[in-house]
Amino acid sequence: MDTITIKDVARLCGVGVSTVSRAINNHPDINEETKQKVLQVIKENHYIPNNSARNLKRSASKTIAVLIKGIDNPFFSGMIKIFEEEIQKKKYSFILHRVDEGEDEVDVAVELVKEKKLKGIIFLGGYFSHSQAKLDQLDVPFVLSTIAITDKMEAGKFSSVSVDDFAESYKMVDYLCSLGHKHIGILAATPYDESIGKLRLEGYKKALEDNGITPREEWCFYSQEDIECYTMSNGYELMNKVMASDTGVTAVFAVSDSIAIGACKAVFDAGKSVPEDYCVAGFDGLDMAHYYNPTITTIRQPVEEMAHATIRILFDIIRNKSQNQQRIFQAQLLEGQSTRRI
Amino acid sequence: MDTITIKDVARLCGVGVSTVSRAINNHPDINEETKQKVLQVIKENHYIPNNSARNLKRSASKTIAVLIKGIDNPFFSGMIKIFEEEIQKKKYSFILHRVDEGEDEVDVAVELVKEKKLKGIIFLGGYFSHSQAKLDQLDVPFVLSTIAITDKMEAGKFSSVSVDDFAESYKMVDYLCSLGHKHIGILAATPYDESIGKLRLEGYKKALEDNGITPREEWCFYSQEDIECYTMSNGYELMNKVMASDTGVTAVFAVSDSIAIGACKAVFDAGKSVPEDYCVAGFDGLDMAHYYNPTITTIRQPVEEMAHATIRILFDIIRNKSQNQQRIFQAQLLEGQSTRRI
DNA sequence: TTGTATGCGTTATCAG
DNA sequence: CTGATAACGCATACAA
Repeated sequence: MDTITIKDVARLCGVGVSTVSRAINNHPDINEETKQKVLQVIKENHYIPNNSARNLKRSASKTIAVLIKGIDNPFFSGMIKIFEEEIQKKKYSFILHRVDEGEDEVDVAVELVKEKKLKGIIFLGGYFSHSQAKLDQLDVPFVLSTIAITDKMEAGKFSSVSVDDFAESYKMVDYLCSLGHKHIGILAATPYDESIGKLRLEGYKKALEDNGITPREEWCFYSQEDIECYTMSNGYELMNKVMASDTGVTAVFAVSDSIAIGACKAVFDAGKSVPEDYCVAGFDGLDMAHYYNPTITTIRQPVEEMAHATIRILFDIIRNKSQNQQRIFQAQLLEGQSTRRI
Repeated sequence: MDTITIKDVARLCGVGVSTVSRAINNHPDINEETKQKVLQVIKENHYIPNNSARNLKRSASKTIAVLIKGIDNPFFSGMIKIFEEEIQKKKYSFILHRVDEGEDEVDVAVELVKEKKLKGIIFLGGYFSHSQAKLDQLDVPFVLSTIAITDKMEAGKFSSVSVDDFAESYKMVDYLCSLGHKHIGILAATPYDESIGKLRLEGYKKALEDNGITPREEWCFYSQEDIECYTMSNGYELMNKVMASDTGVTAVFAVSDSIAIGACKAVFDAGKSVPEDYCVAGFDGLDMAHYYNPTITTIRQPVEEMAHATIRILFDIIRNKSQNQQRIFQAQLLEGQSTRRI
């Protein structure tokens, strides 16, 4: 009584299990009348097919999984919505699977492929640094979306959609220079970061150099290793260090909008103002940056386009219409009220 | 070659499948030596057990699922982290499952219970309005966490953790009254909301009445039905309507912090200021409210405590240590800079 | 300590 | 159109 199976339904209907199965799965070769009867019985008894059994038996399913590290990143929510829409539009189903900070995303993916007979995978966010051997375990198409890619990986062996973190950082810092700032700090990730944090830091340094400014280590305010880096509270702490220092920075480039917002708050709490006392720039283009007061000058990643491109590439590969491709998107510098000319 | 199964491993090792199974599942009755050998072969060949088959075979598993509606709600992220920690601490595993806006969470739950042989479920957020009959389909312990409960459901038949949305709203609006405001608007959910939106609206009205103010329909700024309600952009729109009206409101109570922030922004963009021209109060106690400029006066739900309580109740039921319980938490009014005495 | 055989709930392949 | 029946990959009772 507890758990009702397809056999029970069959018995209740006085038909064979295969007939029930046909009814469930909308097979054409079944009498409409018997089908309705079966469906009726199913409804009455709240029969629910066991997915494990289905997945086990099925050789393939039309489902795409999105694996995401750090599910609470507001940056992703817009993309996820688009993924969902697009995937549904293609008559595929969609699984969102969160991968823990400590987990290996590829392992999780391989497992999921087996369990759910996936058709494709989207890796969203985080860092990605896997050997080719590891990646080869994945025998389904996948694309890395908004993920920093290390040079460990061979181009052509995978697909990706991203912005050029180095170039976009450069763009922002170059802009700050163009506003007349000579002492520009950076609210950075940890010194050991090997991912976007590093790329954004390097873009910052290069932009300074190209503007005839020698980057100084004292301008680099790094996050501690033991805390979450891309948070408002971290931005708050870092900016307090900036203000406590005598580095004379007039502008700071925060490597994310959350950090930038925390930084602004620190300035206000110190009784100073943005952009008069300190200019603050962010990165990502979150809604929040736009609604903050002052609006945050930031680099807006074209999340919608990137999400669409991710899907397009994935399905192109699934349908064998194309090889792997790496798409780099152009981001946009949004001038907000948090920066000014000096 | 493509997909390697337990049989392949067995053959490769020259042992039986049950031995391999024992090695995988850490059974005691296996020779340490053979176990190591098997594990070795498994590693070399990247064998990964098929979860569908395992779930199908297993009669029970130690796993808890958290079903969440609207996964991008920043309000939840802190709770999820705690769920994860606590569940791991109990040696259970943890599945986070997003349920689509259109889906029926109970159906999803029932399906998941069968598929994964769940031990318990946490429903997080959203509205909850299911008949007892529906709930009876769920034969595992569950608790509704931060969910508005309708009176359709019989107390004692389920567990829940929440705040009293009515009372807390009342608290906030009463506070606004105490600051001397006589014309207080509300940025509300849709007029048809039957959930927290309604409760918060009612708390608002009651507080006005108790302060000798007759609620006016023109003070109620409702969200449109076709847009997401608890967003900054909605708050922005609603506040613009407030300012365009000649209702003379001096303070608005936004039914969420996101709405409140959008509202503040609208005020700024209109060249006015908060709290001088308009006072704005929120609800939820997001980090964001604290980092905003000005800080938002809000009702802070004790999310950490609530998350812990959720877990405790769930496990108490699982372990038969207690019956269903409904816990109502006290929230805290945080006075920010977005409100003032007039 | 180990291997064999059975069944978990489905779907797919066959004959009817 | 329908109904047996054989897999799917694994865990386990039972036999060895």
